[in-house]
Amino acid sequence: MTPSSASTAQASNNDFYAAHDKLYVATDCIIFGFDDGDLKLLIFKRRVEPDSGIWSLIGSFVKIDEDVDEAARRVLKEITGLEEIYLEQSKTYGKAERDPGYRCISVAHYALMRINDHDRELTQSHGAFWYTLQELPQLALDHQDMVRDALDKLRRRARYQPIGFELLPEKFTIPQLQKLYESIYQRELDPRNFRKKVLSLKVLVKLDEKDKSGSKRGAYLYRFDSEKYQELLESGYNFEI
Amino acid sequence: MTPSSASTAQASNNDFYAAHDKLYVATDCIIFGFDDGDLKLLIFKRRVEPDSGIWSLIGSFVKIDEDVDEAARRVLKEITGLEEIYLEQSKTYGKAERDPGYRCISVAHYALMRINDHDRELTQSHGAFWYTLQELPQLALDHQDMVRDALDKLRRRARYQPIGFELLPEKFTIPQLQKLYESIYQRELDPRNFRKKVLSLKVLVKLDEKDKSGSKRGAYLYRFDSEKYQELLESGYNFEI
DNA sequence: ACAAAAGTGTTAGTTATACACCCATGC
DNA sequence: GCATGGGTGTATAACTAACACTTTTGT
Repeated sequence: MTPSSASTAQASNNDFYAAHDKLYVATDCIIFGFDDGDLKLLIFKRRVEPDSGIWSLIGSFVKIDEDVDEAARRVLKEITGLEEIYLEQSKTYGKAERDPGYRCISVAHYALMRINDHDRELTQSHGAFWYTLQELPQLALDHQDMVRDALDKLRRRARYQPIGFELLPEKFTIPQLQKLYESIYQRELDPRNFRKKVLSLKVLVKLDEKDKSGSKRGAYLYRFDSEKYQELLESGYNFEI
Repeated sequence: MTPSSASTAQASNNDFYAAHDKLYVATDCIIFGFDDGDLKLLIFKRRVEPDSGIWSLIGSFVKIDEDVDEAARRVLKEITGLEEIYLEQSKTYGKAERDPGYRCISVAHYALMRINDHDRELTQSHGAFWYTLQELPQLALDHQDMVRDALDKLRRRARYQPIGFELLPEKFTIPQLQKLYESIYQRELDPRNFRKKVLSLKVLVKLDEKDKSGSKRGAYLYRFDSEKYQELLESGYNFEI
């Protein structure tokens, strides 16, 4: 915080804090996954009022002694069993009336995960399911806005930082990578130009292995070389897709 | 919020809220201005503990019935007397230990203003002063991080949205606009290429007036045509500098 | 043999960069 | 008349976008 409002600056320090309001602070997670050629969101059926029974994002209150991003990681672990998930703060939703139950602000975070990695039974036991953006049902409260804003941020960021790889398995083919970007940006890309571009970035390592799940002929697998990426960054390189 | 943590979802609704913690929520403003060819920040000397006497950003606690961005606008009005200021949310700072005085999270906002517009006496009566980024003293708490992050966001946004004009007077010259971008990006730009680029965007209107403050010859004044900009946006145009 | 996806190169258009001189004016 | 900043054009390089056919293999 910054207890520095000019109008209260003269108050003694104890009064200064005591004279102010405390609010509930929550975090909600927009969890993106990629599977079957589609970008998906993990959502679940809300079990508390208001909007009980409505689909919603996964969230939790922030505890008094807990970092806000720690709260988001706690939620992610509870629902997916995973600890090492890519997590970014998205935006804070602070309208006084946003939650009719109580005054509560929410710091939204978006997470990127490999769908196969996580414990499907765990998510299902929480009533959580993966939905494509197209199939997404109406969501509780202002969660629709949260999804829209997070998607917007994901799109911007994916263009300049190699975060797409967080959504793919360690080993992936160029056509899979292309499908990922197509589903993030919801438009088709030219396979020749796409391949040329990503390979020109010099951060993909071609493996001696093929993935035959997508075609009879099979496609070569690649992996993202994060050491190489770090090196290049230090010598003033710009990732851009 | 989203009271949807799986572990607490079974509790009755009253218990559900009551069992959680409330926190102080503040907002801090990174106020950018442009004057004398330099990008500046409005900061002031803190008058409460912790860090009393240290330079800091301007902030305030969010009231229980107040939108978070409303709190930021309230602070801006108190300190500058202005109501119509460009304001964007920057980022939320939620480390448990960020303020040694009390558990408090802060939703930082950045504001862009025309320095001449505002009441200089009002800001001075609050002990607030404009500093260039180079001259900036050490700031209280995590305000240094807030400045760095806000500047980062400003840089990204200024490239793709015409927000630079919020920092200039209504009428400005091309060399002034160039100096603004140079001070945002901290690098020199070629005057011929710069002029070509901004004029090609088709959103500047040349006026029949010259500004002679910068040179004997004087430079033509322009204004930003926001109607034209809106029109162009709707026909799929991309502003980019 | 054929269907289905993987893989490959070239060209044209657009955009970015680099660069040097004349202009108008106040002193 | 000279110092100061304002204003203009061109050539090259880099990048983007459009586009069609051959390869491999399972059935």
